[in-house]
Amino acid sequence: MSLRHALLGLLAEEPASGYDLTRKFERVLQRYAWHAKNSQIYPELKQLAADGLVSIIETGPRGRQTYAITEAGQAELRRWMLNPPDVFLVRNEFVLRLFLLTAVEPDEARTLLSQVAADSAAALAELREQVEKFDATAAPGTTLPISRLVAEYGVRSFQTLHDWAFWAHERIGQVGTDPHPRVTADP
Amino acid sequence: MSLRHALLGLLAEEPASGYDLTRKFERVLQRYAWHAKNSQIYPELKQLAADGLVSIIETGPRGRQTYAITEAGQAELRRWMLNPPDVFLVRNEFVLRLFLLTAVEPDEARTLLSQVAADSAAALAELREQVEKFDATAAPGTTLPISRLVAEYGVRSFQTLHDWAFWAHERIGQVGTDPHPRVTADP
DNA sequence: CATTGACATGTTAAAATCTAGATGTCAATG
DNA sequence: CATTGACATCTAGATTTTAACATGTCAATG
Repeated sequence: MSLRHALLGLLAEEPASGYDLTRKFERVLQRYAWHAKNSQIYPELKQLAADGLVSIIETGPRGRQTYAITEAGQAELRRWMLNPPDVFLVRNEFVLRLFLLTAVEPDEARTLLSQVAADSAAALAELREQVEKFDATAAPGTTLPISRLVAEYGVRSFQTLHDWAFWAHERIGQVGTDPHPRVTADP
Repeated sequence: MSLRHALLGLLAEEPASGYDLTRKFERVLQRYAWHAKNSQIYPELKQLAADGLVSIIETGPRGRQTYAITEAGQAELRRWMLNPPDVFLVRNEFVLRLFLLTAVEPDEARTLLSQVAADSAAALAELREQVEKFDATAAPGTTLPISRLVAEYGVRSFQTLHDWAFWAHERIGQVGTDPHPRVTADP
């Protein structure tokens, strides 16, 4: 049950309402790390509050309830972070589809790979834009915040995916379809 | 419910028993693409059989039941493969922990990153060994099978993870701990 | 001032998944 | 020939997750 710790982790950064957290999941976490719907988030917040790991620190308009992590919550989050499992079990439908690519005709596989190359290029461009915006405003020579390090991992991952899709596309079947233009790394 | 399609995909490659499928999940799928326990696999196989997407083609010793995909199953698998979702939702506890790295002290984060670098180096070495063994036996100049393409994705992903962990480790806090030796790409 | 859309929190029933077993077969080993 | 370990299937109960709704508030817009 990683959802608890995902919520604790987000609340450790700053207090937030169920609505805020739902939007964070939708905007960033869900594409890279974890996904959860509001129908799961709200009950889990209540449970966390019942367990004393978070508490409501403010109630605002429209019934808004702002949660903050408690000291017990901090301790639990730390405990979890410092005790990773031996093997991480993965559920990634994208990679699953890669593994099952033999189930379609080579031509179709080529089409799918071409789509992967295009999608990853788009994701890469978007992430890179965010990163560059950040780097422009950040003071030079300063230590990078962890969020910037994580973003770097995203950029590198998408670049790898893109390169691979391009490479695999060229190797999979016959010629004919023209691939999407390849995106290269920044200088 | 991707489990159905994971099973269909594996059975499309070759007939197998629930036991065979469970082992395939344990040995390869679970680390990269999807994980499922036998307590989920056996009922799902029954359901697939009830739906006419697979059928028992052989019963062997120790009650072994070998399943094969049916034509209806092939059609369903193809339909699924050719209709990917707009966005892939991800559940990856490893990446989640990366996102939450701010929750621990810089020194602890460095230790964790160091561990990531070591683990990814090990995984990379293992995968590379398999790939090299395959490449040595494969006829040169032949078209690569899709499984080789997927393995290549694995190799590149782990190399990226390793490089990043090394890079992030150097940037995260102060000096002191000596990192694991860095693994570089093959020539 | 009516409408719209973002804000905001929930519930319920069904489906998927996990934990933790139970049960039995067969081949190889000492 | 007793033991061990891999082979092999299966279930029950609890937990997690999803899909699909249900309800209401407030700010901005025309």
